[in-house]
Amino acid sequence: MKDTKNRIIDSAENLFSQNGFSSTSVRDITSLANANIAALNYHFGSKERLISAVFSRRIGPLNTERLRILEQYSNDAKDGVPSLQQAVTALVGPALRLSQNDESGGQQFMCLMGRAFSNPNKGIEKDLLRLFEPLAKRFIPIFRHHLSDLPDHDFFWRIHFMIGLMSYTMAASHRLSFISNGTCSMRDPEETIKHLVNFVLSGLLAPRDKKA
Amino acid sequence: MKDTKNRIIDSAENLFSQNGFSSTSVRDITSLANANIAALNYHFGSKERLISAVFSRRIGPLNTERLRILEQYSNDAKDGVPSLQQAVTALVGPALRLSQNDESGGQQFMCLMGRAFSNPNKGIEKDLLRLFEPLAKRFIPIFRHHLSDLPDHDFFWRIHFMIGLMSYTMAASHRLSFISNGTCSMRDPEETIKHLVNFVLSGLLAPRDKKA
DNA sequence: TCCCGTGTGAAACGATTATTTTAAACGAAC
DNA sequence: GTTCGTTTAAAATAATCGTTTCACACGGGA
Repeated sequence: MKDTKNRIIDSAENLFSQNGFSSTSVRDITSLANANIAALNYHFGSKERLISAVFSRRIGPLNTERLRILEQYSNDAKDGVPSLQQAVTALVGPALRLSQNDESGGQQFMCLMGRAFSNPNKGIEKDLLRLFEPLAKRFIPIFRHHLSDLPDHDFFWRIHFMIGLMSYTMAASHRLSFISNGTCSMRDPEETIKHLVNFVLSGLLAPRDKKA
Repeated sequence: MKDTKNRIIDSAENLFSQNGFSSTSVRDITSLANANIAALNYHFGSKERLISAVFSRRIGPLNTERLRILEQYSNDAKDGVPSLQQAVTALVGPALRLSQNDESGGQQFMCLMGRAFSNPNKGIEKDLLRLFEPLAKRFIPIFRHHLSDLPDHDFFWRIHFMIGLMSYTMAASHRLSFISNGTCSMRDPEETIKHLVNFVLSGLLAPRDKKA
């Protein structure tokens, strides 16, 4: 059996993704983890720092995976610059593939992270932004390179939309099967990636001001 | 001074959008509204029904406005069918224009509604889906008509992305100005609509399977 | 004046919250 | 065997949660 600390993080990740942060009590977490309440505060100090621990356990590896894929594309390219499609894929792919890696609740975490992006939870937001800074430093210039004819203004709007679509897709996986009456689902991550990249790519490359 | 009932809804809308549902207590709400705790339970019965009241106060008028604009486009079109761009505009426009209608906290509600789409709050979700049903009945066929060469599978994915992008844009208005270092903001709703419609339209009309 | 329904105020209800305290179990080092 | 740091268990703490209760103010109709 895994040690108490990891069991608590697993349970927290699970419950947070289902009910949100403030709706899940530390008692819920510890009882699901078959642990004691004191163990939670012993290992993490407080509920808030447990939340941080849930995020930082996965975001680190996730972002290094993103950068790894991007570097691989860079090396394969003859000018050393990945294509726009490759950059988008390197960004959204690893996040969405978390859902199939569900031996350890990757699906839950994906939901949770997507939700955290549209839920400004004061405390969480700073953690997230700090963790994503190195990612932005590497990705943004590549996007800018491929969209060099776009004014700053339009460029940032489209980046914003790309991030938003990625996070919504992660958070609301269940709604797809609802609006499609079960026709579509996010069972296969590679298919999700294909559709998402295709949509985002067209949005990024949209002609400017397609007049009404 | 407005009556107590509306002051409570206003305060609830305000606090819910800032801190979420479970993090705001009925005491927070009533104290901001300069009302008594008993008044809240007297007028609404429970916290949960207050939440419903917050939503239903605005969603009804919002959706009729969407349908009104769509009908207007239909009448102007010579074949009676609005263009794809017009349909998207009728869908996202009224929602984003709520933010400028801030004599009564439309901005807050926009955030709240966007958030509710990625937060599966069990109770809320049923309310929302029921309120959006007539909207779907009218809009979906129009989208289908303009994307008739798309397989069902791809069609629903793209509709899903459109809804997601709309809700994220509503929920995360503050993040745009962050990632753009203040270059962009959602101060002007018409500009937001322009960029969003442009992005979504390209995504919907994307060529299929742009091979890697 | 009396009555009644509407609405508000203050206080209390029981349940649940995060956190702390105190004690005990455990394995390793000496 | 004893002492140590590490981890867990049970119970207590103080605060806060949503909801209810009861008394009272107010205004209109009889």
